[in-house]
Amino acid sequence: MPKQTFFNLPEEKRKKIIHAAIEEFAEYGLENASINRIVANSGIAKGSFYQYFEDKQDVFRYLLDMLEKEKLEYFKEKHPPSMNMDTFQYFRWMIKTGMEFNSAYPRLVQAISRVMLTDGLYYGKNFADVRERTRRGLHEIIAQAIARGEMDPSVDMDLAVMIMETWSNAISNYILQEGMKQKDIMKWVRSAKTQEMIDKMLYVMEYGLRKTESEFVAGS
Amino acid sequence: MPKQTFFNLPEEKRKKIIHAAIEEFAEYGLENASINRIVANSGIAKGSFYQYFEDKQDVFRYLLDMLEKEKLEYFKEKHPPSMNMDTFQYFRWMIKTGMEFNSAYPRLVQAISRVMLTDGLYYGKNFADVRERTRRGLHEIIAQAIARGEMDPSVDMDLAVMIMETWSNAISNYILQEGMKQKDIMKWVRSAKTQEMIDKMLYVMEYGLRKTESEFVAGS
DNA sequence: TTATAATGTGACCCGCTGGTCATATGACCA
DNA sequence: TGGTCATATGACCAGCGGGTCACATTATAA
Repeated sequence: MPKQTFFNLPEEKRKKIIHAAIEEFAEYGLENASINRIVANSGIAKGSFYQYFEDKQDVFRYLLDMLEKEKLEYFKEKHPPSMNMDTFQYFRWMIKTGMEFNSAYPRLVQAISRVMLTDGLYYGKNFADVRERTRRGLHEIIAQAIARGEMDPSVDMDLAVMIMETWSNAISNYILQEGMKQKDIMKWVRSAKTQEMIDKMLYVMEYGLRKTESEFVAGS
Repeated sequence: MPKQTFFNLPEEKRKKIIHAAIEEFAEYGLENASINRIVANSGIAKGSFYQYFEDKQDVFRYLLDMLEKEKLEYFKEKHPPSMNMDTFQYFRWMIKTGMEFNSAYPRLVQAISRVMLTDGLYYGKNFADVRERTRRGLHEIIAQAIARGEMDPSVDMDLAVMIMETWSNAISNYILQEGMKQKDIMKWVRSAKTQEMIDKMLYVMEYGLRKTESEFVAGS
């Protein structure tokens, strides 16, 4: 956690630092991010950096928590869709809302996911808690789908979680990578064409998962 | 490409260098790999390294080409399965054979895929050719599946390629990560349980892709 | 043997890293 | 005014990075 001095800072200065950090992590990942560059780009002295943070990880952790909080808030603001949704419809809504969120904070999301998907894989047991939390969320969704009879009860839970996680990441990556090429990323995400693309990807996953175990066996 | 001096080296020495490089890349990726460590671990002088290679990328490129060649050979050695296979069965065979290959050269594969999936995403337009080649292979497989009437002709080609690529990578990652925890990775990959796991993952993909476009629309 | 070419070597250079610390600044209070 | 305390600063340090180069060693040929 950043030190108190950081929170005592005038908002403008704080934002400038955060902005520089986001840009740095998005561009270089955690391992290769340079504190020297961050301080240069945020116009503070190196010594000051260490008055605000413990080290690189400390800043990153702060951004990570920030993202999690803001995302949660964003989801709460959007009225959750009708209560009697099919679980897969719900998941689709989640993904799409997530993508909208991502397009609102593209650089931050890019910075975080870059680290979580790459450096994180090898260096970061430190951030395992966040990943574990999303996995638990998915687990719940699947349990619900089974309870509602929308998914085969004999389906392998961990496998289903992995599949959903893989697809979330794949779609998120795709959107981020393609989206950054666009002029107006938010508009692009909301466009019919992009939404259709997302739908198609999710349908492939959905029909795969819906398939009952009996059909699994028959299919081989 | 490595310089001629490298190929003039006695095999033992060459192997030692390659081994050290593989270990280094597997552990640190391309960006953070240290030439100093490589030379230290292979027992050669730093100056010698630059007599053999241009730089880090040069070594990596060599490993990459090596992997591609050996994999191709491996696939040729295994008798290709019966000619009248369903395309999805063929794909499944490819994945499984690929996993067997991976378990034979786990560190090399780990080194390569680590770089291709992470560093490569941001730094490496240099290795785009390899990725493009596998994509073309997948494209061919899909075209064949459509020609045989096993896949809906109106399916989005690029999407299907992306799905297959994503799954190849996901499975490969999963196998590598889990496999490295095992005593005998090759035995583990060949075990019924692991094979069943792979099957299940692929079935999810398969049934998603088999789904005809008409059903796509009906499903929404 | 000697001359020539190929290969091997590690000290050295410079740039950048994360991190420290003595000092300077300036707000607040007596 | 003078004292105190939080904050700001950037020169400085040791370590490691990639890359070079003058020199040492070895192989080849005459």
